[in-house]
Amino acid sequence: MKREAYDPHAIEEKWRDFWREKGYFRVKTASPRKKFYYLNMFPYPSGYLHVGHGRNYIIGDAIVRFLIMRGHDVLNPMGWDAFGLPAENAAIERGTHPREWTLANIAYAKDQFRAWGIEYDWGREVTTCLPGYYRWTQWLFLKLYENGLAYKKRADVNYCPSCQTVLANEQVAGGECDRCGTPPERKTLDQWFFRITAYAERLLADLADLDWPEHVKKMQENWIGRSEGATITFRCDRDASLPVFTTRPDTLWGATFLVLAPEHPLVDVLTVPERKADVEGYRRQASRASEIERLSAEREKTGVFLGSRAQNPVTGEPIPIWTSDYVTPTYGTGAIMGVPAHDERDFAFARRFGLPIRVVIAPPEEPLPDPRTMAAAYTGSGTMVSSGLLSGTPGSHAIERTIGYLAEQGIGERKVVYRLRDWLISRQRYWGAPIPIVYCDRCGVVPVPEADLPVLLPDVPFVGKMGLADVPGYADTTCPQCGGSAKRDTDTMDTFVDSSWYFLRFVSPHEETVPFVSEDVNCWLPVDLYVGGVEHAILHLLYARFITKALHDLGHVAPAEPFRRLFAQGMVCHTAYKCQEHGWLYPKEVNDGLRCGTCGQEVATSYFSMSKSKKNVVEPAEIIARYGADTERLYTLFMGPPDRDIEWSEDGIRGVWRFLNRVWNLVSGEIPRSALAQGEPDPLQFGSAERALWQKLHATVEKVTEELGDRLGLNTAIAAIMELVNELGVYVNRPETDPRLVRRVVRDAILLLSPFTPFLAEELWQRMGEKRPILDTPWPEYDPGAVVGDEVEIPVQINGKVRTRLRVAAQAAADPRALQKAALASPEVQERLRGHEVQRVIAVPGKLVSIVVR
RNA sequence: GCCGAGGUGGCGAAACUGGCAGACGCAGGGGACUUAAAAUCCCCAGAGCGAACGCUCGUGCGGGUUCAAAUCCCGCCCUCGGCACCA
Repeated sequence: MKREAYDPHAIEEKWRDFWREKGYFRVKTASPRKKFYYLNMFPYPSGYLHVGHGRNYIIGDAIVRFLIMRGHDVLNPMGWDAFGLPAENAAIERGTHPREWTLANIAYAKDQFRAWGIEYDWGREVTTCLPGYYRWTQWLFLKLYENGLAYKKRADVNYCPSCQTVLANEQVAGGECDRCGTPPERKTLDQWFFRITAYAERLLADLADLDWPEHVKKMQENWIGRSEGATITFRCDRDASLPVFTTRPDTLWGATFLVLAPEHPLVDVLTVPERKADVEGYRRQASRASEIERLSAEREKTGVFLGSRAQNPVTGEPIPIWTSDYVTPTYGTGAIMGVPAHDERDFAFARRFGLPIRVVIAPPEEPLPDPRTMAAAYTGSGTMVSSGLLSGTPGSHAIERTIGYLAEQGIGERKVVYRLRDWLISRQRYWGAPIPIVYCDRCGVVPVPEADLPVLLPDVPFVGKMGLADVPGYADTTCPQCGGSAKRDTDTMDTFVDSSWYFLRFVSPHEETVPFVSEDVNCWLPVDLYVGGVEHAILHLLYARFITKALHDLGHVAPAEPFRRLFAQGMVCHTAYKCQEHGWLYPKEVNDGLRCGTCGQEVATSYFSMSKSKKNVVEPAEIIARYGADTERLYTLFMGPPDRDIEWSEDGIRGVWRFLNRVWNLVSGEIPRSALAQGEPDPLQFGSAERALWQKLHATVEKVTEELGDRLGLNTAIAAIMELVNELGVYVNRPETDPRLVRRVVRDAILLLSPFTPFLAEELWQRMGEKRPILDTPWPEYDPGAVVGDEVEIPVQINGKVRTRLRVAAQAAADPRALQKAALASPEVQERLRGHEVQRVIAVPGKLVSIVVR
């Protein structure tokens, strides 16, 4: 009989709309009993999604299909992070409007999801650039403003000259704009900030209870950067007093100078007239220096003496006050005490300018190091010396005792400082949510009343790099308080504000009077599993946590954390080619995989995560055309653990294609036979082959259930299914088979496969004669007793080496004494033991026997 | 410099709690089918020695604990990621 070949295209087209029409992915109840909020980080709609993007959503779709079959009420929404610079840049390039470009991309991406067989509760779709969404982003701004968590201040900020906008601290990576790589300039501007620093301690402390990857937690920890120490106040000339922050108050006796950041407000006060010219010159120079130059630790220290002095509060000694750009204006108090003997940077500064170096911490019973030749001694475990009353205090108590002493004397106090800065959210660009603030000459800063939201983004032709300040008439308005003429704020909000609360909107996306219904949020949140790229470890995930905490404090949501479990999936990498002369090349522009098609030069080959700029993306449409969506899905999940980066390979995908063909042929071949089978298999009638297959079935169900439900080792889940299919393939070729067993194994194998390859599974399921679609069918159960089987293989080690294996009844294997007896009685073991004295026997139930002999 | 993740066959990887290292797959070799090729099916496959039953070595390197170590401890090396003149 000629068998129908596996034809993914016909099958996939047949089922594509079926799941949506049946509504399997819609939330069916207002009061879920077994709720599961599954969330993928929503995409930025920038052109098409490539197979690397696909990985994120394929992982999610597999998990969600599994959860549905397990009877969970799953909230599984999708939306679009649709404001921001990339859309503007693309619109400029194409001479279109960011909105047109964005909406077209969204439509295309939705088709891609459909082609992949990835389904969502599309009735909850959220698009951040539409007024129905961003009015509530504006509402969020107003709530923060009302409660002192949004404020405007004149500050030195990072300004990207290429993007023509300011950037948040988090968006300057390694001294470069993280969008375009241009080093930002420092500008002093009036800008809006969110007071995330008020949450520094809680953002840090609450990490402990989150089920997140350790490295992501550490990244946030580093970013928040908590330091414990003390502020110490120095009395200075001209009646000034100057607080400094230090983590090493115990070294105060060794402080021989003070340094202020050039931007410090007291620099003017403390500069004597005859030093004024020098100091002014230095400050100008420092303000011009780029962030990169200033941050470079290798650069030689620079600075100037202000001319005035302070008094060391414990030694009474007058010490000089300097300014230097190695002191950061926004950290601590923007001023430090210089302790050259015990701080590397202060040491370098002291050497450069000939300032005294005084050792005040030393190892007990050893001569003090020579201050002229030492490099700063970092002796946290030394003993305090030359420190007045506290001399002799051991290092272990030095900081504590010094802080106590300083507090007593009224000189200083304990202090915790954070590296985290407030979040700068103003952007001087068009494509964002307008800041809902009005400036009135009479009333000052006036928030737009909630009832007047949204402040609409003006619908004007997009003419390239522009902000709302460039839109004629936009700023002109009337004051909501006095009705007089007033001006609107012409900045828009950082797109990370849009994405800092979207997971709340998904719960009640259509509400027109509130951003979300609190009871519903409290019912669905926190997100049970949040899956996305690790590139958001700091920015998005920190902002979203902050906003959730703020809304919690303001009484809008009950949970204080948005994402209970986070899973950071790895990137998909692919070969990229670069010609010295012609830059990045598409694979088809490279001859024989090594020469540039244009100039013939040898090209550099390397692996990078897929990106359009490196011309190494693989389009799902190509893969689906060749193999179908199921093959792409299965390959994406099979090629490695989901949290690790993987290399896309054309060869690898063929292996998966072969496997699906085997499944198709095997199942199709068994359909006529198994159709005759009535009822469930009866283990009492099994022979040994049946028992082995039965055990394999149960072990596989257990394994796949565990991986999909908890461990997320989807690659090994698939490997387990392959093993089961392989064993089934061997079994069905036996002369005698149990049709009821075959039917059961085929049935369960299809169900196990269905989260990974939903099209093929649904089709085979129907051909098996099953009437209920898969998503209405419960996930297969396994019997823990059957997983063990009735006979196990037990390796026997002699002096640590495996010498033989025994087949032992499961019952005997579970009992250490019986197991030991069986091992010692075995002829192979007896043979090995001849002439040796048995010293010890260790029998591990169900695992192995280890015999030690002499 | 500080913090984190990782290093296992030719390749992607597996080994979950210290218990048979290399499951599953790719690439490779051999065979069957075929006029031939593709596809498919069967067999082999960590390295070394051996005709063979087998034996020895083997999870980045060096030590250690243990009957037993990829897994635990100590000391290093390398790769990737985060932070970094943050006092």
